[in-house]
Amino acid sequence: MSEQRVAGPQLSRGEFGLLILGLLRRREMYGYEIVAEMRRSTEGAIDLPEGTVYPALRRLERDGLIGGRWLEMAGGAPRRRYYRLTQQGEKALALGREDWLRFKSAADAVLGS
Amino acid sequence: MSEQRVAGPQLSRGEFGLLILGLLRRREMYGYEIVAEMRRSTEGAIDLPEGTVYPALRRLERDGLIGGRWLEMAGGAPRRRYYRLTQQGEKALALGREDWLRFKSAADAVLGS
DNA sequence: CTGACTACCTAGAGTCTCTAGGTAGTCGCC
DNA sequence: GGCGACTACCTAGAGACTCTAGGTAGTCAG
Repeated sequence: MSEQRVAGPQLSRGEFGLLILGLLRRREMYGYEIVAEMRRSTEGAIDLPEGTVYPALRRLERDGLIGGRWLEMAGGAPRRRYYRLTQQGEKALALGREDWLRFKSAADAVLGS
Repeated sequence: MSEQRVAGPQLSRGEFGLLILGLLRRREMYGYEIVAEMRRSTEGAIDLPEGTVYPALRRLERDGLIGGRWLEMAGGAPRRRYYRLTQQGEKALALGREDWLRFKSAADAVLGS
């Protein structure tokens, strides 16, 4: 059983997948909400288009890091697919955070910030 | 005259290009040296393969952010191509650092670190 | 009935990273 | 003499991700 990471060891790709896991760590959310919440909680610094988020959610679900379920909304409002972290997702988030901390200080060292 | 960034506004791609600019901010360096110096100054946290670095150097040079020159070495040692920041490269580095700082606190907020 | 909003989705283009090589020379060692 | 290790450069191609630019379908306000 190998460690399951969201991004490569360098954290260069699939970075946003990790951020999505980070948002989901507190509560179940649906795609459209994730877009808005990412923008809100980063004060606009990270503003992912839907075309980035929906495919990322599918990858995360395919890889077993999140699980989704459909919820029909009352009043004819569009249905939502709510996602939550799986156990594997929580592990991946923990590993991803370690990677992030390592990468962060490495990049700070190189950039001199 | 538009701002020239190394990565997109989200800093997800071309991230390593920015780090290369960061290394070059102090002195001229050649590709093979950049690989070693990146590993050294990040204590192994960022260890880019040559197949990543050489194409990145070509892109940076193509985009006018760095300039290269060949230096023949004495004693039949392999010649080196030394790169240094251009003025545009310095601007791009400054912008990239701002992006990095913004991204860093945004990601920290989302990851709760 | 038009625009704005919620909520989902996809195809395809463009990029970037990495693997897995290759070239060519020097040097130390057995 | 031959072998491996090292310096230094390079590329092709696979794979992965992000984003643009749409599309569907419904509600609601004016």
